[in-house]
Amino acid sequence: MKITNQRNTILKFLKDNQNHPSVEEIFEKVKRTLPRTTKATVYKNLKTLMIHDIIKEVNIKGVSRFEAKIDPHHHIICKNCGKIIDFESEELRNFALQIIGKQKDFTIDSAETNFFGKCNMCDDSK
Amino acid sequence: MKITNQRNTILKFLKDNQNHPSVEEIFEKVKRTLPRTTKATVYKNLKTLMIHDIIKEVNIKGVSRFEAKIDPHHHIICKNCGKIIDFESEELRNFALQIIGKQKDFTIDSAETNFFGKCNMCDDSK
DNA sequence: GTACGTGCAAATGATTTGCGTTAAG
DNA sequence: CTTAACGCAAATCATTTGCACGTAC
Repeated sequence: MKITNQRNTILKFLKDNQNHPSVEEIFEKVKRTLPRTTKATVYKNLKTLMIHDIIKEVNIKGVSRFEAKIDPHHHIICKNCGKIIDFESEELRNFALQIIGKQKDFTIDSAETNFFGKCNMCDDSK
Repeated sequence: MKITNQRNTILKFLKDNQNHPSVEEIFEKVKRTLPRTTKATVYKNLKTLMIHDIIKEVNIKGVSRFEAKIDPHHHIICKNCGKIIDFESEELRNFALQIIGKQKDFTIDSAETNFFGKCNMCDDSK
């Protein structure tokens, strides 16, 4: 895999942002430094980076969002606005894997928990 | 919300199938009994049923799939073919909610774990 | 120098919308 | 009767593709 400016910019952006940006947001960011960049290039790069297991896609409320692949972690998702933040807990992951144990139809190698609720911005009671 | 043949067929299909069918699969099923049905109708119904919290959408490898909303549960997903099966564990859910505790930026009300691996069909080592 | 990446435009595929007609309550 | 749902075609939106040209290595 070659290291190009476009590719580097995308990856750096994802590493600096725990925001799980959408394709649109990534595209806007890259264009700021490399104005001739097109969405097709962004899509191609995201795909390549995913194939090489460097980034990961998460789908929130029908929108594709991306994160630089760091240690396994969980997500807290706002059911209203789609905001998503990371939550680390190896303990939870181990508990999940232990509780599921051996499955006759599946060989399981990872577990991730999604927490759903409302962020403070969307929570009317606050 | 009116009860129509199309709507009923979709809902019954989802209740009878733990397969998490895609829009295409649901459409094919409905057409068998009600041949004039179009995809637009299927989409409209899926949206309506979701708004009324009767069904739920899950996105697997970029494909929208649907399930009749039953008790909260977890998913086991094949990273290769996208096959998905349900896994019940109130214990896991409670553990997750307990471990996350109070969050300053979020009011959390549910937790669901996704397990990833390979199903027997896709697992070469079997 | 060669293969991979980029930029562009066109193609595809999924989902939505508008609107006249039909059917549920 | 009245309003929501249906069926159809057209529109929109996200994502992919093909290809000529550029650039990393």
